[in-house]
Amino acid sequence: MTGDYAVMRLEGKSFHDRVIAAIRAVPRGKVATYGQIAAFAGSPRAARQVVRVLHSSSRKHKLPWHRIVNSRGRISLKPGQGYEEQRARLISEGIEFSDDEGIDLARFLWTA
DNA sequence: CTCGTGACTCCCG
DNA sequence: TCGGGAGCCACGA
Repeated sequence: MTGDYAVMRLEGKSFHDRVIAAIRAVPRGKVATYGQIAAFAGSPRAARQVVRVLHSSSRKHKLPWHRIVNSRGRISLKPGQGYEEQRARLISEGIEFSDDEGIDLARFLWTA
């Protein structure tokens, strides 16, 4: 594709597809919140559905699932359930964590 | 059609 | 600061 992550036409596509597109649009070194992805997909309050999409398609679509964090800039996964891996992946992309505040959204939150 | 299921979020106390 | 509770919504069974 000529573009990069681009001009996806969300019309006619399902919520599921839009979520996929939104997640793929998050660049390296940036993170997005579940609510943000949901909003981008057309349903501001469907953050929980984003989780479902992640579960069902993250691997299949090779999505940067690790760039999705909760609204407070923290990893929602529990230790031993993926928390470690997600944190490692984010750090490798240059995202910084502070022990008590998690990720500084003011600096790393993705903004379309 | 009804129900269960969440890697969520917001609001209170 | 932290925890509990209720709201919310797409989707498969």
